[in-house]
Amino acid sequence: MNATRPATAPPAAPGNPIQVMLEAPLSLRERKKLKTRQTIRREAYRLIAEQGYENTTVDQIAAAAEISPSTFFRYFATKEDLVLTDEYDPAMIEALLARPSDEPFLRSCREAVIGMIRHLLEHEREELLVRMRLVRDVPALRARMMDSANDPRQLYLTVLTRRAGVPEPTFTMRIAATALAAATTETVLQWAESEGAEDIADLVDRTFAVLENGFAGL
Amino acid sequence: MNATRPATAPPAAPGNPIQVMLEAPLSLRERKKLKTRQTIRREAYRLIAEQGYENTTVDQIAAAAEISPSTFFRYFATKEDLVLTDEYDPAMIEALLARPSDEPFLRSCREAVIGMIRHLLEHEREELLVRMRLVRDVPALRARMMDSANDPRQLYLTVLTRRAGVPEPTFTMRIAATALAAATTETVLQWAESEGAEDIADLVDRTFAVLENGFAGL
DNA sequence: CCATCTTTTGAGAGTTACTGTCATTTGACA
DNA sequence: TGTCAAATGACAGTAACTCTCAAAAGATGG
Repeated sequence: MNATRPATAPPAAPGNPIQVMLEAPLSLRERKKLKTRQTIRREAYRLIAEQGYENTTVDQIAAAAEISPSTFFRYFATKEDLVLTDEYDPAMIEALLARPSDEPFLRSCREAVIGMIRHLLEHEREELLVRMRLVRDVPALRARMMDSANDPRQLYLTVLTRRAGVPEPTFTMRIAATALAAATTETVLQWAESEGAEDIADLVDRTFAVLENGFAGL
Repeated sequence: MNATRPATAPPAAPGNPIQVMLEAPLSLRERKKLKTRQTIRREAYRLIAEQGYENTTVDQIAAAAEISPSTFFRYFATKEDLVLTDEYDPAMIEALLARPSDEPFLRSCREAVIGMIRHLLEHEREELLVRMRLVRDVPALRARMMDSANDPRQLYLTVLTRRAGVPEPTFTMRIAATALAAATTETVLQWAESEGAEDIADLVDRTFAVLENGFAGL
C-alpha cells in the first residue's frame, strides 16, 4: 500500500491517510491500469444505462473501452464484479476496530455503518444509487451480492473474531455476522427502492433498532 | 394410483392433507413427469458425488438420465436448481401461521424451524446433508442460495405481512425477514460444516438466542 | 378403436460468459 | 540502450443456457 515500491523517493503528501493512499505516487504503469479500469467501468455503466445489464455483453463493453475482451477479464473476474466490487472494506474494518472494544458490538456497527454511508453519500451518491438499483433489479447481481466473498459478512466476522482475541470465529459470531450483513445490505437496497428519497441514516437506525430489541413487536 | 382422469371424481382419500396431496391420483403423463424428475436428480447427485459439481456437465446428467439436454432445462431452469429447489415452503408457511398470532414472532419461528428440521432429519437426513455440503462448498450455489427467489426470506416476509394484516410489508418487516432468513440458512450450513455431528436443534436454539438477546455479549 | 388435439420431447443451431495459451507490446530499471 | 517482467491481444475452446421446429406420446371425444 505505500509507494509502488519504487524506492524512488515518493514525494511526501500530508493530509488524511486515505487521501494519501489514493494519491500516492503511481508509476506510469499503475496510472495506466487505473485509467483503464475507470474507462471500463464508465463505458460499462453507460452501455448498461442505455441497454440494460443483461443486454450488454462483455464484448460490447470491451469494444467501447477499446480493449480486448481478454483484458476485460483481467480487470474484472466476472461481469458481475463490475457492479459488485468496491474498496471500502479496509476502511470499514478500521472504523470498526477503532471503536471501544467494550462497546456493544451492535452499537459499534451502527456508528461505523452510518459513518461509511455518510462518506459515500457525500462523495459518490449517484454511483451508489445506480449500483444499488442494478443490484435490486438484476437477479444475478442480487444473488452474488450475498456471496460471502463480496459481502460484509466476512468483514463483520473478521472484526468480531479480532475483538474477542480468539483465533477462530465461534458459531455465535458466524450467526451474528451473517444476520448483520444481511440486514445492512437489505437496508441499502431499501434505500435504493425509494430511489434515494428516504433518509438512509434513519433507515439504518431503524434497522439496528429491530436487531437491538430482539425483533420485538413483530 | 388409478384414476387416469383427474377431472372426473377423484376418489376421496382420507388422512392428512399432505399425504393426500402427494398421493393424489396422477395421470400417466404426470406420473411420468415425476419419475423423470426423480431420475434426473438421482443421476445428477450420483455424478456429482463422483466428479464434483463443477466437473459434472448438464450434458452428462442428461445422458445418464437418458433424456436430451433440452429436456433437462425443462425440468430445472438452471443447473443450480438441481440442488437448491425444494418443496417445503408451503408447509413452513402453514406451520408459522398456525402459531398463536400474539406469540413473539421469533418464538413462532424457532418452533416452526425446529419442527421442520426434525421432520427433515427423520425423512431425508442424508439428502439434506449432501445438499448442504454442496451449498457450503460451491460458491455459485452459496450465492444463489441467498437469492430471494429460493430463500426463506420471502417466506418470512409473507407470514409477517399476513400476521400483521397489512397489504404490503413494512420496512421493519423486510429487515427482520432478511436477517432471520440469513441466520437460519447459516445455521443449517454450520450444521453441514460439522458433517452433521452437531445437534442441529441445539444450533437453532443458539441462533435464536443471539437474535432474541439483541446480539448481547459480542 | 379411431381421429384429433395438446403436451412433451429431441435435434440442432446460436449466444454468451468465461478459460487457457502464446506471441507481441510496453513500461521498469540498470 | 538493452534486458526483464508485466500487460495486452488474438485465438481457440468449453459449458450453460435459449430458441425453433418437427416428431412422439398421452388425453379426449365420438
